[in-house]
Amino acid sequence: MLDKTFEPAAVEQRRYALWEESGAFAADPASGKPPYAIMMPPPNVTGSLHMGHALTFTLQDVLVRYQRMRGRDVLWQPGTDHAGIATEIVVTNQLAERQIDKRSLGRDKFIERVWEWKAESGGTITRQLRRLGASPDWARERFTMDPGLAAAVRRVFVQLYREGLVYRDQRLVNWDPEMHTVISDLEVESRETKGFLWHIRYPVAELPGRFITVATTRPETMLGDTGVAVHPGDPRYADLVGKRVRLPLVGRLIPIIADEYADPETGSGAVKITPAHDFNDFEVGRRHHLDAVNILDRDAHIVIQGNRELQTGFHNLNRDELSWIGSLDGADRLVARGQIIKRLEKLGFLEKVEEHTLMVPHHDRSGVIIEPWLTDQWFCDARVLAAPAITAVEDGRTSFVPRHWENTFFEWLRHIEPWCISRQLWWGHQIPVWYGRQAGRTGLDLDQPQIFVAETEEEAISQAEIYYQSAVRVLAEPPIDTEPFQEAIDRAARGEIYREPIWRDPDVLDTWFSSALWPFSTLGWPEETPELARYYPGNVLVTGFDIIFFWVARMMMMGLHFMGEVPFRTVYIHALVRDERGQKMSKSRGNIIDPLELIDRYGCDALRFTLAALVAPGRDIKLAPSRVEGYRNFATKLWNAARYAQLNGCVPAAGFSPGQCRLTVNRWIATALADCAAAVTSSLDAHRFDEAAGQLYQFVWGTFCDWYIEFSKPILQGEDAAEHHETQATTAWVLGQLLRLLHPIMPFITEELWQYFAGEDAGLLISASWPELSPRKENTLQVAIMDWVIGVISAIRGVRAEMNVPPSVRVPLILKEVSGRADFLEQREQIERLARVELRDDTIPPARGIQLVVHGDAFVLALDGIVDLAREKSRISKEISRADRDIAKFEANLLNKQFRAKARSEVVQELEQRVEGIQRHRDRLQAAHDRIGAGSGP
RNA sequence: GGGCGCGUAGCUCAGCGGGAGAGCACUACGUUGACAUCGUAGGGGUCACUGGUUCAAUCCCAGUCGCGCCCACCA
Repeated sequence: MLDKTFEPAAVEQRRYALWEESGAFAADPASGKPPYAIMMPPPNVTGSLHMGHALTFTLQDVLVRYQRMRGRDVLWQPGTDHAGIATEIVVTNQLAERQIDKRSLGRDKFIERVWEWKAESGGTITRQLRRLGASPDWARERFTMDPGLAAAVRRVFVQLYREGLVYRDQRLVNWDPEMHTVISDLEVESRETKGFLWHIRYPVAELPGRFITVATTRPETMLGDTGVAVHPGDPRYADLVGKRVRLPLVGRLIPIIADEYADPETGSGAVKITPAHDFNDFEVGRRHHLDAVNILDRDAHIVIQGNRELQTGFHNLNRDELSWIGSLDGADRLVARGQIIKRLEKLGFLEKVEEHTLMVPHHDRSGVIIEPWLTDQWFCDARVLAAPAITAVEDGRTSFVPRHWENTFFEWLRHIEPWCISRQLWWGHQIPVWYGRQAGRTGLDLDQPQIFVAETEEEAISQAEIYYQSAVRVLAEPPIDTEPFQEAIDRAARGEIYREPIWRDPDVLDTWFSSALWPFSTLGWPEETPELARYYPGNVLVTGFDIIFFWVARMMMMGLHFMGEVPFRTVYIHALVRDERGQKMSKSRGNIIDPLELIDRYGCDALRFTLAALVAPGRDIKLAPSRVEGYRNFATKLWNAARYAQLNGCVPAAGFSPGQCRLTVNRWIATALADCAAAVTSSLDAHRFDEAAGQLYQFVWGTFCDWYIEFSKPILQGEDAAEHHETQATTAWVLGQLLRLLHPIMPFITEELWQYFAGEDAGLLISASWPELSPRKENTLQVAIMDWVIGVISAIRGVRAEMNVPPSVRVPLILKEVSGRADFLEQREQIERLARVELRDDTIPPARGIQLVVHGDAFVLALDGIVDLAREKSRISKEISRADRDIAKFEANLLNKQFRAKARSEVVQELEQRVEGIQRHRDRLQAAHDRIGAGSGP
């Protein structure tokens, strides 16, 4: 017997365990069923479940459960991501809380700590996924740092290097001066900041007394200026091009150049060029062969001492100037900024200061202000890899849902910049590159070392041994202090040792480098496994738009390059989950809704149904907890409907088919269910989760509970045994079908109820088959009758309420006229019961009550004095005659031979369609008119 | 500066060329043997604005205003 109320917590735990034990989640490559694969976007291994996860994994689970029921061999590939920077920050902060400094701890010890933290917290997210009801193939769970996946990463790196698509380059990069690492363009977040625009006068060296004014928001970068640019067509400065400026404070003479980059409209029209600390200036510098003077160290502190490039103008400085600039050495760039401004002002070089809001680049994870900095890094030639990815989406091998995201995808890929893939971190895939001294050089050149790229250390050693024609040893650390290294070389030269030292690149790869391989690395690549052959490419990727660039684009690039085929056919992009008021959820706003709390409060099914119902394409979800409560009530409703069925002995009958039913209500509900099933199926096929949820909600509550159950009551309590049995069986059958249709969205409650309504289809619901019901055309009469009955009952209820007739009063319903469709009145008892009326025909005089006039399949209710139908009727008449005029006009056109001869066929076709449209409209009007016509005389 | 999306009931949102809808909230009535986490009925909208296309526009097109997001840039 079912409990009086549904208790989600107990049911969820019990049911999930049963599913997992049953093996229902497992993919079965040998099954012979058509495969269906979804790669789970791997959550951060040390993370915990948030609303975004709840949404994305619910949708994936809906698809996966649906496809399993449709007989596919489903692989939902689970796993977690090592999330390099995010995890490194977490562990570093944990250590800091215990007064342990990451750097003094050392690399090996630190990595050990991260693994410990992973062991400790790594199960959290997967446990929480289980609470959400997610059903991936847990036996195949992967982690991006598993040995197999690490090997795939090295293989990809080495191959791309050999193809010239991965290379080392000196470029300006985004540098985080606190974490001491480079980050990619995508990890930079511009934040609006209030600042100042300082206008500085630079004296022209050749023309004493003449100045050129430049403006800057970062005045400290002037130490690295190596030019001033003006627009070639700017008449104000035409005579200055080719002259030089004597850089204040620094003494360096730098050229005034003409470059289109300088915008005459902006500021003074002259712009200082700092190639080592600004991305645009870097390009300008390259075009004009300007030096790049680096003024910052890795802490973003000013470097004066020993900075040869910077000191090139120092011979122009007097002692006072020299000592002042020397005092800047080691200052943080923001501190130096203030000092430089003060100094410029004092010396009269500061023309003016304006308040100015500007976008300042920050590291999206650490929040630190990013400095453009010149270093050697590893890059991936994304431009080459992007081309096939663009083509694949253009020709539809992969398509996005909703479609418009393809524009975003194209836009980014078409303007893609080299992808900086090295990171100065410890947690991640260490780059498989070893360095050594260049042959023929006696000393060490750290800037231009010999490079050995190999998948393993043994391979790297053997490459190096061939190169040096000597034994090689691997240093534990890169030679930061060059002396021991030099000594080793000297000793080798003296013949005392016979080993060339090499050392491994200490950097790790961008986390997204390994994520990009996820669709094939998890399936065993580079081995040619059966799984790889079967489940690549996957059917659909479900993810948020925020990682189209980070992840989707890169999977496309890598998948096409290494597998020769797209990684997935469809990319389903869903929006963000925001709070009730549309604000992004964040800790600082304090508006985070915890999905687990909602599950505790309302049950997992309610949360899942809510998310599915709200995920309208192309729109963010604003999640109001009241909505979850509403769908919790829906679960309760379903539960109570099932209880009703059970209390009335509705059990599945062997061999039952709704086609055998004799009662109109039973045939009607079977047809309505079939229509619902067809609609839900096509919605899910189109990834319209909101429609599927809406159709089910409407059917369960609005059709099955509100009407069918009410209709069934007198039958189930009646005397006729055959009708009784038929209705019991139908009720159980409908519930059985409904549970299947609801299962992908509400797996727990449906599984719990399934045991009572499974019929011959015993076993777990998760393994049951999807209802394949074609909408029945043959029950049109039954459907028409019941629609009519429902309409009559609703209308009577409306009149009663309007007239304030108490529910307890049985009102006489006077049958005024019945023409055409007496068969509709077979349901007269249902009408009497549900509308609380007593049906009498007009031979019994002269009762006052509600009059029911039946005319064809239309009806009308009339009550003395309350319905003024005449006016409505004439309004509709006018509209009908207007439609008639239109139709006549178009049809005349169509019949006109000359018109046909002149107009092209599509014009004719369009006109015909138009006529058809108006005709339909007219028919509707006519029906309404007839309804009124039948009852015009109350 | 480039691009995308959105303005429909008090709130959250569907709909998208011919009837303006759902859930929540609100009002009235109601405990009839599944369900008060409920039932029945009801109020509430110039579908942002202005033009255009059309026999017909909330829906298509153009523009305006407002909101949000992404990319680039701001010397």
